[in-house]
Amino acid sequence: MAPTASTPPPAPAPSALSEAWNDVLLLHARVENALAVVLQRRHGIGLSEYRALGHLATSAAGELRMQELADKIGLNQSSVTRLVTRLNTAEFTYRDVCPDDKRGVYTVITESGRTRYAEANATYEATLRNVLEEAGQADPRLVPALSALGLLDG
Amino acid sequence: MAPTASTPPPAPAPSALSEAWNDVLLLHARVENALAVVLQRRHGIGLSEYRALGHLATSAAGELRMQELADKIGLNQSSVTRLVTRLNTAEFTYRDVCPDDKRGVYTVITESGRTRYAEANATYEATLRNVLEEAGQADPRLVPALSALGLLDG
DNA sequence: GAGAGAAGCTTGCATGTGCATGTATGCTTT
DNA sequence: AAAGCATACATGCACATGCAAGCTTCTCTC
Repeated sequence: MAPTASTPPPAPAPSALSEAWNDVLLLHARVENALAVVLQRRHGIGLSEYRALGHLATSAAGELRMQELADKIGLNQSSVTRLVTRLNTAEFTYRDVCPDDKRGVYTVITESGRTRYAEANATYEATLRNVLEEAGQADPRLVPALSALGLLDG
Repeated sequence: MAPTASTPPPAPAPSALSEAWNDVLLLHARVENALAVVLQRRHGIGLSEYRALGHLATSAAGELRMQELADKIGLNQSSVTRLVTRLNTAEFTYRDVCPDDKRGVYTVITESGRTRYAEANATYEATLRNVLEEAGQADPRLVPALSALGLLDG
């Protein structure tokens, strides 16, 4: 019989799928938080700023259109507009109109932006490596998946 | 020689580690967005609400303390306070003080909360399965990792 | 070539989140 | 038992993000 009428039985445990995704979520949250903290403290930029600079710096001409950035970062187009506004204010980028399509806007990275990215990049890579390493040690179940993704030092 | 003096050379390509993590980020963004959209449209609740209800519904007594919820969901403690406020407003939960520690606050799930969770759970599981399946097909590189995590249909 | 609709970006608004702080309760030391 | 510190949660504030609407420019059809 049920233990007590006052407490309904707990719902059945979530599926293995849900639990596995939950693990991904917790890993994601931990890693992203660690990266955000260290980038902000040591280089004064946020994660989205860092990633935008990264895509710009490694693109052929040092410039990308709004929608391209949005796709690469996984953000909304409107969010990218504000993000680029912040980067412009910090003099890491500037806007340039597309010559052949006047609706388009190129965001171009400046020398200052390249420098800041290069500095932050070292911190980012090191932190990412460390946090993933720690995560693998804290929860060995993650190791095979992390390896499969190429996320553990090889 | 350099193509043109006006465009500095692009930064070296990011490390394999960074690129791998970027893939995780894009996967995360796509899946979470899909889940959020479908939960909101079909059940009128957000992702965090759904997850909080899930942890509450499957806990032994249908109740958890603030910090416990925060840990399980991966949110800030203050964020959980607002989250629970929303759940209370919707009558999915109510607050109950901890008898032995009057600082503590239990969030208790109601019958209504259990019902809503059960409904949403079916949608959530199905969507998660589909989106991951699609992701694996769109980018076969992910398949080994998804399998290692137990994220692909058995 | 003129009008209709699509594409690309920006802006107004609402919201969820984090950080820092405030408040109440518990614990420990003397 | 009083004081001082720690713990647990709530609140003020700032901000990044998404959605919907608006504006400009391009494109296609007639």
